[in-house]
Amino acid sequence: MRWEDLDQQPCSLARTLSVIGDRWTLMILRDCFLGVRRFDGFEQRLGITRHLLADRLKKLVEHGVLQRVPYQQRPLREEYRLTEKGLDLHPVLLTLVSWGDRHMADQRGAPIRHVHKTCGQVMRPVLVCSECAEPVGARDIRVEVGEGWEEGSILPARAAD
Amino acid sequence: MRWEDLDQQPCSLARTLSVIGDRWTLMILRDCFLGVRRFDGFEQRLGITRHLLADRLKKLVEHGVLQRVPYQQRPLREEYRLTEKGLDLHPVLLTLVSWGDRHMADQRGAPIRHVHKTCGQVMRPVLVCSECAEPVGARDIRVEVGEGWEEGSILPARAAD
DNA sequence: ATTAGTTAGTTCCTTTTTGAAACTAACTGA
DNA sequence: TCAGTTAGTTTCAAAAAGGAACTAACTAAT
Repeated sequence: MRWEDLDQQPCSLARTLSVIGDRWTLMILRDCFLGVRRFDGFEQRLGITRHLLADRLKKLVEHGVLQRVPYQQRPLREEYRLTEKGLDLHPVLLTLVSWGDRHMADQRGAPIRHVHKTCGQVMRPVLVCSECAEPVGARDIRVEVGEGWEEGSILPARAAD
Repeated sequence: MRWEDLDQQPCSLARTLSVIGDRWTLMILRDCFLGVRRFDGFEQRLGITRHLLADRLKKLVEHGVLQRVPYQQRPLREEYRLTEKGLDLHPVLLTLVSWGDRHMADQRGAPIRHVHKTCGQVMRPVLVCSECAEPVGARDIRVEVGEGWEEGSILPARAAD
């Protein structure tokens, strides 16, 4: 099965990955959140080839995660900025980084700290339930079929656990 | 730059992606969280080639995200189970799915619902600050250099914002 | 005792995607 | 006019993915 087919599945993970499920794409987005906006900004910081960078930026624009905004005329130059859809990826990046801080850091600890501007503290992200505000762990959640599910499609594997 | 070099960077995102920054890997992990444990379980549900599946499972075991547990002798058969390190990836999957539900769902809505066993409600994940418990958005966070940062390395792009 | 079925892979070969480096276009500023 | 900047595209070899068949080590049925 190819990726073009997989993102047709009624699965929000597959659909999300069809947009950002690529290492370079996520590294580009990391830099977007750090304020990088220009083609050669990304190139220099990431060491990605221009070829792939152009391709990934194009796809992110096509998917509405980034938008091109002119910052000068003559010659026309455009920079890449996160859209609202793109800004909504922040929790994804934050949880990925948080996992890396916990499980992949060397003895020196996390390379980067996140400071919550509102309370001024160094924070890590905690996932809570939108309804009861309690922290949720892997074992606290049961999966159910929703409206967008298609009869005969693959998910989920077990009815309950 | 190649991936082998990139994951040497003092960046928790790059390090995390060196383990799970692959579409198939994340789809495999989705199935792990849904209770799939055996080679051909993954194969049938994902439509991945056996070749890649074997490779990705091996890497996940090497990185300690999955472990092989024998479920029968003669012939020896082993299944793949999430370790604690693997279970800690649940927030990552949950935020990815949540973004897909919001931005990639078709008119019918989300294919899958998550029920919080503790409170019994259909929930979506909300990311809050570990210190003050307030929800955090992309614009509420400032990045600072931490202990594991290396002088001369690339991140972060801007001192403050 | 064969024969078919199960499970978990590996091998082989073709197609696609990357990576590295050079080249292009449309300017500016000295 | 000549070097520099910015944002790409082109070219081509090398690596990775996709597809299908093959292997190994059994069990269960005929």
